[in-house]
Amino acid sequence: MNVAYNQRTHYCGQLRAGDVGKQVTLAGWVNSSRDHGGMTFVDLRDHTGLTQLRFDPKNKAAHDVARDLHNEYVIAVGGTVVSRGEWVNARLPTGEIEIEVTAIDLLSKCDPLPFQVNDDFEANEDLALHYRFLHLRRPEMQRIFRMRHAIAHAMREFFNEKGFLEIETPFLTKSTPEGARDYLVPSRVKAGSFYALPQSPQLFKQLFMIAGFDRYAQIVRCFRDEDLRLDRQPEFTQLDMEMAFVQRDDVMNIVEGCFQRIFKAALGIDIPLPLPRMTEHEAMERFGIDRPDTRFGLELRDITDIVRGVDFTVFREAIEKSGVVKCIVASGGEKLTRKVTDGLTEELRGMGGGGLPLVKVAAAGSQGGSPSSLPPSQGGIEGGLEFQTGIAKFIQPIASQLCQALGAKAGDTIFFMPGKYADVCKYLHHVRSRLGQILEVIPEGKWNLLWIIDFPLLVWNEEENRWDSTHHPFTAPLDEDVHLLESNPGKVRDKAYDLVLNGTEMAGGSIRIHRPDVQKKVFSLLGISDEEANEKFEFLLDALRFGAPPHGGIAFGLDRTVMKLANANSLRDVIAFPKTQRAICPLTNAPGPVSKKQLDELFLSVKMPSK
RNA sequence: GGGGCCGUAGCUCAAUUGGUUAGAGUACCGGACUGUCAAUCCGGUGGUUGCGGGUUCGAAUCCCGUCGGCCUCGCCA
Repeated sequence: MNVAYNQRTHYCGQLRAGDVGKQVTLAGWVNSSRDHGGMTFVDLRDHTGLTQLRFDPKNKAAHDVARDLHNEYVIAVGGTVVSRGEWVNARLPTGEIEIEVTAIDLLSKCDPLPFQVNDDFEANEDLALHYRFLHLRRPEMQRIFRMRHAIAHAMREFFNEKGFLEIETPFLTKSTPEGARDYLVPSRVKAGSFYALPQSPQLFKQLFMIAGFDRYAQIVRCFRDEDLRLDRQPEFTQLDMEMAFVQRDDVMNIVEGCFQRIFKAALGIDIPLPLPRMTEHEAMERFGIDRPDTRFGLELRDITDIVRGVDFTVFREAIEKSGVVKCIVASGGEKLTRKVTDGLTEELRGMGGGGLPLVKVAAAGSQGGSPSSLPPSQGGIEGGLEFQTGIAKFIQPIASQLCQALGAKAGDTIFFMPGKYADVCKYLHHVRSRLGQILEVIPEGKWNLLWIIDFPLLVWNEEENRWDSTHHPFTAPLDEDVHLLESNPGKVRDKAYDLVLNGTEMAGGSIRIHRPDVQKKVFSLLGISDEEANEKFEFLLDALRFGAPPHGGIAFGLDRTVMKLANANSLRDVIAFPKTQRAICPLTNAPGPVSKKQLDELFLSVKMPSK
C-alpha cells in the first residue's frame, strides 16, 4: 500500500478532539505496538509526540501489516481521526483521539535494537554514543536540541537587533596564548609548519573593532586539547562578541539583555534586570570561589582572629605561616552522620587536603560522660552549649566565644579549615557544595545569575616565578589601578566580568587594553619578552599602533547555557556528537590512524610512546 | 600524571559476600487473545561474568596486570 508520506497532513503530536472526522496522513516511527489478535494498536512517534493508530481486522490489508510491526519501524499511514470515546488516555496530549487506519506503508524496518528508544533508562553511555542516531531519537534528546536551537536563535536575533555583525573568523590559524594546549593541523605546502585550531577568536574580534566594524557577534566553535570533564569537551561552541567605544557597563548591559531573551525563549521565564554584582574578593571571602552558587547559605566565616590564641597545633601553624582559619556552620545535623563526614574528609584528601576538623554543637551535658564535654568552669558554654566530638577537646576554651560569633546553636556542626588562603577557599568551597547537596538546601527552579567583577589582573605563578593573567593578557586594568602596575602588580584589579549562574561560569569577558604601552607593560609582567611578543602577536601590536578604539567584549558558552537551562546531566547531552573522556568519538571512532601516503604528503612520521 | 567508582544474556540489573546447573525484567523467536496504551498470558533461544594471569578443593566474588566507561585532582575559562 502506498501512502503519500511526503504529504503529511499533521505531525504526531498535533491532533485533538476538534479534529475528529478529518482524513489524515501521518508518518513516523513505531513507538510501541499492542496486538490483541483482533484489534491492534500502534503508537506512532515523531518529534512532536505520539498518536495512537487503531487497526481494525475489517481493514484486512492494513491490519496484516500492522501485526508484523516492531518498534522503530518507519511507517506512513492514512486514515480517519476518530474519538476514543470512553478509552481516552489522559497521559497523552493526543489522548482523546486515535486514527482508524485504512492504509499503511511500511517505509523502513529496524533491526533488533541495542537499547530501547521508547524508554527512559540511561543506556550505557558508550553504547548510546556508538548508536547516537538512536539515542538522539529519544524525546528527551529531541527536547534538548530543540531548546539548543531556540537559545542559539534567540542570541542571533538579539545581537542582530542590537546592530552586531556576524563575521566568520578562521579555524586554520595560529596558536593564541589562552594557555590551553592547541589542536594542531599540519601544513602540506609549508613543510614542518602547523596551524592551530582556535581556542577562541579573541584576537580576531579585537581586530574587527580596530577595523571599525563597531559591533561583532559570532556563534563559533572553539578547540582546546585538555583533559575532559563533565562540563568540558575538546570542541565547544561560544557566542563570541566584541564592541567598540564601550566601558564595562555597556557590555554587561547588552549581555544581561541577551540572557533575559534566552531565558524567555528557552523557559518562558522573565529574568529581572539589572543583575546583581559581586566583587571577586567578596565571592572568595563568602564562598571560597569566584563563581559562587548563591542559591543557598552555608557561607564561609573567617575565624582567624578568634582562634588565634587557642592551643591547637593545626590552627596555630596555619596562622604562623600567614594563613587563615575559616569555617562553615551547618544546621540540621542528623544528616551529618559520622559516615558522611568521614566521606567528606576522604574527598578532601583526594583533592590534596589534610582533613576536615569539625565539632558538633550540643546542649551542655547532653551526652554526660563524654570526655569532650566540660562544665562552664573548664570552658563549656554558659547557658548550655558545648562542643562534642572531633577537635572539641582542643578548642573547648573558645567554644562560647565562637558559638556567639557564628550564631551557632545546638545541633549544628562546624567544619574548620586552616591553611593558606587559596587552599582554605578551595577545600571549603568543596565542603560547602557537598553540604548543599547532602542537606538538600539547594532550591530547584531558582536561577541565580550574577556578575563577578574586579578580579585581580595578575596571579603569581610560583613555579615559573612570574605573573600570570587571571583571564588573558589583553584584559585592561582598572584605570585607578594602572599606576600600581609598576609598584604592586598583585594589587591591580582588572576590567573583567564573569557571569555566573547557580555556581557555573556562563560567560567571561573584559574591556581590552587598547594602548600599546600598557599592553607591553603587561607582557613584560607576564614574562613575555618584546621579541616573543612581537613574534606571537605582531599583528595585534601593529594594530594597536594604527588607531585602536577602546573596546571590550565577552564570550559565553552555548553548550553550558543549554546544559543548565535544559537541566541536562552533562555537556555530552547537549552536543550532538560528543567525545568520551579520552576525547574519542564512539560513533566514528575518531581519532584514527591515517595512511602512510597521507603522512608522507605532510612530511610527518609517527613516533609511538615507549611503554 | 594521581585518586575513586564501575564492567555479568542484545539492553537494564540480581546472584544470601568464596560454594554445587549464574537468575529476573525487557528485547528477540513461536503460540493465544477484538479496547490496549510500558497490553496481558503460555513456551523458547540467548552467558568465555571485558581480557590475561594468580591464590584456592572451589572465583562473577579475593589479588596483580591490562583494556574500556564515568567522576575527580592536576590541567583547562
